[in-house]
Amino acid sequence: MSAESPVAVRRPQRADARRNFDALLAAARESFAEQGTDASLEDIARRAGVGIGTLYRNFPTRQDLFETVYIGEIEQLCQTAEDVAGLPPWDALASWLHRFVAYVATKRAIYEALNRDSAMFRTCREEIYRVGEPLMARAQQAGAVRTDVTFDDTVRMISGLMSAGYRDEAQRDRILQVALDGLKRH
Amino acid sequence: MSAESPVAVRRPQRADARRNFDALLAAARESFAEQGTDASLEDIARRAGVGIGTLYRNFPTRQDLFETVYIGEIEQLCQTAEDVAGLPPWDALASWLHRFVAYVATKRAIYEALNRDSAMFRTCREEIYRVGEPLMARAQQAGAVRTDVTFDDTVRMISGLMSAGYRDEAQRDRILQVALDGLKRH
DNA sequence: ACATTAACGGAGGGGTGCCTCCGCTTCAAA
DNA sequence: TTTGAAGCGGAGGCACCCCTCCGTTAATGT
Repeated sequence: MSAESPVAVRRPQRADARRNFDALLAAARESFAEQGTDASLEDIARRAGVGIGTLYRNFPTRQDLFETVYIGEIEQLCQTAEDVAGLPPWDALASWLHRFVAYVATKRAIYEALNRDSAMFRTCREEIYRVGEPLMARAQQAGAVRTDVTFDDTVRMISGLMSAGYRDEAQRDRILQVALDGLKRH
Repeated sequence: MSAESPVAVRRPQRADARRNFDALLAAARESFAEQGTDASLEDIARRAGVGIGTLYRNFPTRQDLFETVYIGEIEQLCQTAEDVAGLPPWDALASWLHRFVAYVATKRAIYEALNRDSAMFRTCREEIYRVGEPLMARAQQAGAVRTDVTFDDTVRMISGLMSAGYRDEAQRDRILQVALDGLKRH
């Protein structure tokens, strides 16, 4: 991800400060995952074992903190696209979408991010599209996927599916399977 | 819906009190639709043009208020099942699901209700299943719908799809179409 | 070892929401 | 009209969260 956030959030120089920075990031990652974008900042500081002041020094706004966490998550997600590069067109797409689901299912905040409007969210969405869209295009050109849906349709469909609650993993997979079958060209 | 909520929430006797009761219900309906289950009760009272005390007198807990609104909404939704009774198996199911989507898409709270756990939510879910499940069973028996998915799978899939954001109605319909195609027996 | 200064953290002010309580208002039965 | 009581509504106590400020602490370079 090459985009820089407008406010420079940088890892501090001093060792203790770096520890706190990392602890905050880890705590924020957990909190955002569990409670979504609205997680309490004071709670995050508590979890990290630092004062609220330290949180604000490192991340002046909620957005700064969220972006720093979020960019890392997205980078990780996008890298999984490389893993499927060698597969046949349909398998590559399906496999990446499966990972997408498994990965995002536990992170409410990411789901929200896909549907929210802001400069950074847009950037990250673009990043996901940059790695995902070629997979879809390839599958469509190979005649494996219907051509009356866009990649955007697919992502929204999947992200919607992810946000629902499931009885268990098996059900989630079953539903995803149905959706993917719908995507196929018949 | 025959289930009674545990706490008796009753429309008051006095004319002015009845006016307030109805205003509260209308305000709550709007607020829950717009903001979900967490809508501010003080805001609801404000919208209704009554004091917060009046809200609490009529609905001692948030749950009481929400249930009263919600039961009405669900009843309305379930009635649409009658409208499709005469259609062929697949059309009946697809058509009901379409209505389900259109109806619930604007009501965040209902979506949440489908995935939350509580006595009343369970009751309402059962009610939806009571009218929806036969539609699905009929379509499956007619060989129109794959038999490796349950009605529960379908509802969760659809409710997930609904919760996502869409560029426009056309996209929503396109995605729903894909999901329904996946449901079909091929 | 020491001085410098980055970094800490939490008290506190402002805001919002939840819910209770009780003095005042207004309905409606007599 | 009178009057008892049902109903009203908002002040106020509590809890939580946001964010700032500044006196204190401790890491680092010499």
